[in-house]
Amino acid sequence: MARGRKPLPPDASRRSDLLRAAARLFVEKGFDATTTRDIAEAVGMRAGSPFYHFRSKQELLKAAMIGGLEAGAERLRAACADIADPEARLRAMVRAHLGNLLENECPAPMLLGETRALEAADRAEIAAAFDRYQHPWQTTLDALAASGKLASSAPPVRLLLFGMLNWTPQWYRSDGPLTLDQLAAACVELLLGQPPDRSVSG
Amino acid sequence: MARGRKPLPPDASRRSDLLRAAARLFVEKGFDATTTRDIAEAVGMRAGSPFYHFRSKQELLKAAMIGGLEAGAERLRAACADIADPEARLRAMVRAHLGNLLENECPAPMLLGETRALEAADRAEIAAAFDRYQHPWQTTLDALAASGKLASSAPPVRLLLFGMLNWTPQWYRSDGPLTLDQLAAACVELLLGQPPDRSVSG
DNA sequence: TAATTAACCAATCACTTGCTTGCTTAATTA
DNA sequence: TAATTAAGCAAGCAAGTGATTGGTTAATTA
Repeated sequence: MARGRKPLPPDASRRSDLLRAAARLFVEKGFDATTTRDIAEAVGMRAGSPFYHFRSKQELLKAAMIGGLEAGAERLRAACADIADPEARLRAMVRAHLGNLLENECPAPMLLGETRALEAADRAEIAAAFDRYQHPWQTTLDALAASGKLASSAPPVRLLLFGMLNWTPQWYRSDGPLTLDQLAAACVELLLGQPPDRSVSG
Repeated sequence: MARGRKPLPPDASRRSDLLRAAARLFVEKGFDATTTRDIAEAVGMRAGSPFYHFRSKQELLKAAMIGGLEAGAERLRAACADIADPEARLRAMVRAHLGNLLENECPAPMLLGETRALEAADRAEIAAAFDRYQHPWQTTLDALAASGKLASSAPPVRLLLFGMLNWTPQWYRSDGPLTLDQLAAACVELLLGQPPDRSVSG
């Protein structure tokens, strides 16, 4: 009952070390191709020790996904909290989401593809966390549609947008010709139509 | 030298049976989670027999990917070969690509994510096959940009479009409220701006 | 008919996997 | 100081893994 006074007793830091290492490896090599030995080695433990902190490999995946999604959702909220204009707001959200995907060491959204490694009950929890992540997007898209900047904000639009963004890790290289800000701008431009000062000729 | 007269000697049909089953299972459960025993069982063979037709599990994946990509590229060419108008052409290509992804029993593009299971040399071959698949897209996008219907056809545009489409298997259900034709239309509308008869009010 | 080959099976090998068990050490608490 | 607990290590198990081997069968060819 009266447990857990201290916010981060030294043990919890090792636990989150494991989570970070696992998330990184799962993204790099995939869930199945990552062994619990890999994860242990990545944090300087022996093969069996992670099982002191987590009951199973699946539990590690689940915790990494939910934790990463919540952290990402928090960054997303912070990035667009006080932006009223829907277009600027969308730009900020796209940029924040790309950041979550591409410049974070634990890109949780990329783990979504590994959900099939989990059981139905766990999948439901993941789905709930992902819904919380998606919610602010629909709000913003609705606002854009209402102001006429977007033709429609029906569900497929949000899903297509997510696809556009979530696929970027397949091809984007941070040492390439495109900064994340430029990429975010390109996305929004593609969605909303013309670039800043161009009018359709025809 | 003078081998292979007959187009499909009875043996080759078993080989392609294996390819089809492997592709389906790889997409369903992932490369690592699919055992060679699963594949053998799916075509009614015993555990060791697939290795008579393929040297390794990796070779099965590689052959399935390249074969699937070539077949998909062919369908793509057939779908848009004689369409001159760039917008109609894009719509046809999007529809064909969605077909390749969502209504084909061997959705090769979905296997692209499993490329990391292959060695560098094999990956290069896959990349070449994928380039052949991508080429007609860039041509069409350039035509759309030239006619002013698209703000830009720079490389990120093609990649973002592919993301939009390639992510659909994550959420699209063929028994859902959206037909593939409607989805294709929604994609094109999102890319090119207004729906058929709507003018921006503002 | 005899020789050859394609296609497959049965058995098994060498290895890896997730996970468990029993023990040790260091810190915390009484 | 004594008792307890958190944290981890060393070793290994049982189940599975991709792949190999040697043989069998039916069809094809000479």
